[in-house]
Amino acid sequence: MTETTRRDRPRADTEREIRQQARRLLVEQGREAVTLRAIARQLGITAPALYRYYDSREDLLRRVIDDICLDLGAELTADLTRIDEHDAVGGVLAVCRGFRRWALAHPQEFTLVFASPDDSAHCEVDESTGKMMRPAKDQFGRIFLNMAGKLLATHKVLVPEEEKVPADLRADLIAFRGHLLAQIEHEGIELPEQALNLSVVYLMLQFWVRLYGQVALEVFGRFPFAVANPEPLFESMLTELFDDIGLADAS
Amino acid sequence: MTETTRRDRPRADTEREIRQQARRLLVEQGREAVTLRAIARQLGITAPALYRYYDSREDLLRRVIDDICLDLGAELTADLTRIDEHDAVGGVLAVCRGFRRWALAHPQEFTLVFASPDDSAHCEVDESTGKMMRPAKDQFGRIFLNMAGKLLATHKVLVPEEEKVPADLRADLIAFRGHLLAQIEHEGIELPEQALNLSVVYLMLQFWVRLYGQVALEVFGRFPFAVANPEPLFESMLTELFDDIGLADAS
DNA sequence: TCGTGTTGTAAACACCGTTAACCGTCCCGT
DNA sequence: ACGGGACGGTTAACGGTGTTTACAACACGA
Repeated sequence: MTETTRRDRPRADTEREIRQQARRLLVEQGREAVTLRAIARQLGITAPALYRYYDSREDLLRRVIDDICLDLGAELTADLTRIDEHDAVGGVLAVCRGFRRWALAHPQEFTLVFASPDDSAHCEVDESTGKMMRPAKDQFGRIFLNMAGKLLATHKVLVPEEEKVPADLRADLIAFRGHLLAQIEHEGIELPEQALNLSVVYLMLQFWVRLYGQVALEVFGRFPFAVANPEPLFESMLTELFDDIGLADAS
Repeated sequence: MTETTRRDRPRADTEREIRQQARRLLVEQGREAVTLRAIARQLGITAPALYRYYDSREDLLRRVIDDICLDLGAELTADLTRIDEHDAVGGVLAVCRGFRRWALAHPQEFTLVFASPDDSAHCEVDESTGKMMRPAKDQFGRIFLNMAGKLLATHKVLVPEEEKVPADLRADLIAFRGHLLAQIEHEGIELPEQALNLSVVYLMLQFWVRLYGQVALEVFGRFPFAVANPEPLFESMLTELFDDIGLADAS
């Protein structure tokens, strides 16, 4: 009976189980129910013991958020394995649909990650010694943008009028393009430099706005009227988005 | 010294002050800080006294949400007084910009009203005796749709291809159109029946998706990259939306 | 064997929502 | 004039919360 007590198992295992139970409570009973004592109860320990692993409830919640992001990323990646490697359009479609499916299936988690007041979340401030820095976060962004990059590498998209992008945004867009190019190259995807001109980057931004808006409205039930079956609405938006960039939705 | 104690003042005044202080806490310290005891402290009374006015904290929060909606409505209406009565385009623009300005200035309130998991919010179930029924809620929807209606009554919009609207949505759109027509007529606006065909209703839905998506992303800081100055992005979206329906943005 | 670090505990503090019992102060009907 | 509600407040209490403190058990290396 090697009955491994908690003391034996590596610390990381316990940390993981804590976050796991926290998430279970979040999903099943909402954010308010994620209580240190409730978590501890699930693990068969007492609340103060959790402070051996996390600085505070806030800290724990942040790590849970990171877990959620990783899970979302894993789910979308799994979806992509069912898509033909070279079907870039299908890949982007799968990512978009996967995002919606995930959000509807995990409203609490979606709210926590994608619809919580900016808790100064983007703390990537490192400074070589600064302990802050929580990446993950944009797992969805990474995967979505990767697929978009692959799509751009293999299809010629309908670039909108060159000078439609607002001048004040050029600096931001250029910086973002740099980020994108680095990441896409790091992923081993060939991308002709000019395929990612500012108009295209700008288009991707608008794509994200519509995708996010649609999904969030659906999760929160804030459409201006009761939509009996929101799926056609979503699909219609997708085909429209692809029409806009001159690609047929080979659904 | 007629020093009016709380007992004298009409009950409604106290109720209002309670919600007012609750909102102050919400704005200044976030949702979690909206505590019955904290509210009572501000009023110089004790927490259980609040139960004379509201059934529970949840109940109080719901009324606060209604207040927020009314305030948003009032603010937008005030914006509209500064617009020429007959400038429908300007009116819609003002409402959109006002919505964004309000959301950025009141992130906590925006989150509570527009980005909280569907707490079975749309309880308009009346049934002639049922006590449920909390209107307000869609103050923004009402004003926005009114302006849109006025715009449709005075301008000929570029109707997209008739049959682009997904078939499964027709029933919902028809019902919504009925709702819109009734409300617009109730507002005393003449609207030629066919000016509000299904394509137009569908367009308004997409308009809302993009407006909401953009504003929510900005409030939550969830754009895929750091946007130094989001305002041009918003304005660009607005002009694009108006371009799409064939109206010049007479900004 | 003797620290020493790790991981748990119990006790306590301050705060929370909510309920119960109580207590004046008005006002209204008899 | 007097009794009795309704009203609007109080205090006390229950069980819950995050968090800190002090303490106990165990593991392990010097």
